Amino acid sequence: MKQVENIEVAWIMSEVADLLELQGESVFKVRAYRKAAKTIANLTTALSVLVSQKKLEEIPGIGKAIAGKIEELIKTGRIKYYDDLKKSVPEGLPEILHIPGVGAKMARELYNRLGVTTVTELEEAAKKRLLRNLPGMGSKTEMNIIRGIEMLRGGIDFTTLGIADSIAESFISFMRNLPGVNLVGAAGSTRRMKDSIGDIDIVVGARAPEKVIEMFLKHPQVKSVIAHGETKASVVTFMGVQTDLMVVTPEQYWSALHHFTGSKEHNVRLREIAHKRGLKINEYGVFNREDDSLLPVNSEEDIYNLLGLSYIPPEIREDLGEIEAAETGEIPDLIELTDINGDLHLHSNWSDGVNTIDQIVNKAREIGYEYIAITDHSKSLGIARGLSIDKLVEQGEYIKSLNRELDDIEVISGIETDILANEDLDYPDEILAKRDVVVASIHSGFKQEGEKITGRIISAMKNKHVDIIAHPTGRLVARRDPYSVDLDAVFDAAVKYGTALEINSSPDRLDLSDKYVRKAAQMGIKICINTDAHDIARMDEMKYGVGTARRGWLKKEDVVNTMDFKDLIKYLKD
DNA sequence: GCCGTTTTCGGCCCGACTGTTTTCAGTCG
Repeated sequence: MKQVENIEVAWIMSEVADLLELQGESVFKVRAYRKAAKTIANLTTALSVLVSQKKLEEIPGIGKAIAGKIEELIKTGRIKYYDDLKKSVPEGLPEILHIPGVGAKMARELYNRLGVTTVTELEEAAKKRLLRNLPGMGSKTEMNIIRGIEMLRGGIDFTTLGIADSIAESFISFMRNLPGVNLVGAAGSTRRMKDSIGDIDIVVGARAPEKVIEMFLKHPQVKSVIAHGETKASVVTFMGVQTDLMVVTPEQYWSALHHFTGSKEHNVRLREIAHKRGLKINEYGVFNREDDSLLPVNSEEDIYNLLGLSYIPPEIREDLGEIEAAETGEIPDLIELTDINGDLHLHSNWSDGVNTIDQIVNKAREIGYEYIAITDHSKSLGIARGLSIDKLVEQGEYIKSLNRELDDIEVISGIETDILANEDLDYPDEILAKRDVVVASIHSGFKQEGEKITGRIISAMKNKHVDIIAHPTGRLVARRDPYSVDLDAVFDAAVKYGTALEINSSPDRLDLSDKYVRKAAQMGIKICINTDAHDIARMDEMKYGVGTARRGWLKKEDVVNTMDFKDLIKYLKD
């Protein structure tokens, strides 16, 4: 049986969906494949295990046909249906679907009428103003497509932190089990918790580098090898992410880890400081300039101390003031994942979440939370089965009864209310008043003018029941720009009305992003780090939100959900 | 293609927004 990663299967299923859509297949069939892709990506058990246990069809959304194809893939390494499908559609066409604003219908029309088969050809056609002659398209369509392509290009070399982290983790756990390998870790922007990652860096400390590299190249994620030498190797994974491995001796490990963690700008500054002190610093250690003798380094902290600096956590190594702060011992005590006492933005199966409130409670208990808030979608968001007022009241009663039974965890009744296109919230005040936490956010009218969309958010902040603005800019990492919101105005309003702003921890969002987090905190705005999980597995994504908070120099005191329950309730009431 | 039965085929969360039209199709979430 071939070793196939779940994520790879998910990717194929989503590709099948694209291809079917381009062929004009039933939207329901397309949706079935999309759903399967998503389900598979979120599975916590390897598909090969489920195949051998004959349990594939027990997974919701996977029936006879898709299960058969997965089984075929795992047993033979390929899917004939998928191969045939690929042959029947021009190769570059699925890529066109990734341009924001271009769907299957438009892609087919562009292909049939203009012979467009790639993103580049589409861009040329749009620039030649050929699109405006097609039915249903005009000059604005051309402009949007050109802009969409630019965005696609901008983000095409990057993957999200979530994907990078899971690929890195799969390499790391694999390498850690190799004989003679004790020290192994992710470096680079993954370790710095950047929201988008160019390539993955792995550092290993071991005596026999050639063995380590040989095994690395055999990892099931490896699709092709770019280069490999005696101590370094570069590969491309099936997800299309370049991954670089560096192997050094165990003694050199901390220096190498530090060096490859970067950022480049940060390292340049450190080398300057080292030079002034008569030292030299590189990936193999810290040396005396005079006689090249090696100074003792048994941790990253040692490196900084040798340079007369206090330790700088990886997340803020960007040469954005951290070196000056370390010189004077003013590096802030950054928030830790363990400081988080609860998650205030969670979806249950009352709206579009996967799990029951009871399952969410169990997961929260497992994590060690003191409290959680259930914040399902509000009534206007039909797609997400938003709650009617009656349903909301009913859920409130259920949460009350649940709290009477629970003695180790508090369930807070919340709501994620839509901020409608006309600035209204989705429920009258007397309904919002009954919820202990109100999260407000925008799910429609993304393309409105800046003034309008900013006005909507500020108008929501003015409502005394609104506690938190969720995903304040609406951006999707490397996929969708923020809506034209004036964040300065929003920050001013947050100060004025005492509204907290969210760091949405989903690696697809990380919204607010690091630099705005830092700015908001400097203004004294409270930040709330939530997962917005629609599935209990994704409640573990809190680490990415905390990483973003750390990149924004946040301390425990800056964050709402580090409070204990009593303080939190008091805060929410005020 | 999946699901749930009303057991063998019909339904599949649907409303808002945009850009094109002049009443709507396509896209998005």
